[in-house]
Amino acid sequence: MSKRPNNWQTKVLDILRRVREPLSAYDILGELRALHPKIAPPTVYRALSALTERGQVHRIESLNAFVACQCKEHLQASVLSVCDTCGVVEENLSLDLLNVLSRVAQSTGFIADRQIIELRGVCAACDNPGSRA
Amino acid sequence: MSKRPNNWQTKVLDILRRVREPLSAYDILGELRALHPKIAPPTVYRALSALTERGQVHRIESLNAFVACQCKEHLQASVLSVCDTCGVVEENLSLDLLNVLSRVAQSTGFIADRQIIELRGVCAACDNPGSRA
DNA sequence: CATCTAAATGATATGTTATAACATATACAA
DNA sequence: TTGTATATGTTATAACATATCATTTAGATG
Repeated sequence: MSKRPNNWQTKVLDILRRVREPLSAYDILGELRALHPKIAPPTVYRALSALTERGQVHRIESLNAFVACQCKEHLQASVLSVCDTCGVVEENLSLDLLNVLSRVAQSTGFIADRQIIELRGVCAACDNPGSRA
Repeated sequence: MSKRPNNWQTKVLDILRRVREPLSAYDILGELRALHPKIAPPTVYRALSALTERGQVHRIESLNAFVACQCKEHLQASVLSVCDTCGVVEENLSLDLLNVLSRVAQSTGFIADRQIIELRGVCAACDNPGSRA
């Protein structure tokens, strides 16, 4: 019964997949306007919210921006590491982390619907420019 | 040599401490305007950014809002649990969590300046209304 | 086929959050 | 006094997000 992505969702996801950098909704709007000059913000936000609900896109809260999910499965909350030097986002899954986090929640009786875990800093490539190429 | 909070910072912090609910910058602006009708957004944002740098106020990224730090010391990243029913925010420290998180980061060579850990859901009180009155 | 309905999309307007840019004031030191 | 650093004031605008209502589209069902 799960609905298939419609047209706009597909286009938005394609755009996000072309980059590893997070794009704002208005960045995406700009891209789409190259071919569809009359598209308006709600269209983009609708597509983004369907995609994020399905886990195919993640919203980076600390950036008000979006990235395509980099995992095969979209089952779990992930750690999104944002490099403030180059802008690249890396996604990591950690069961350990989720376990600890759910213990913290449980100990206070909090029922979590959603976990937001973001790291801001400098990625390995930017920290160590000479290392490989 | 650490600087003392100035006037605006003090007022903003006082406002945030009066509630456990997160306030947006414009909520705070509204409060301040009761006494200082001419105050403008940058003043509030400046105060907030000084307070957040010092760890006395936390920004809740998933809400674009701010809460006063509930801890005595402002040394570590914390888990901010936001109840989407009543709006109350609870702050928890977990060394375990930070350890796991820094292991995740290390394993990818990422150098984190800042950790954002937020839970959205339902707090114990809202989940269990009859429990105490 | 006709037409009903639900979902998606279009379109307009507006609400909300945040900062750029530049001017002025204040405090303290040389 | 003059310099210089920091805080604050002021205006304007940028950037992010959604409410609302109209229209279209695709399937379901008579």
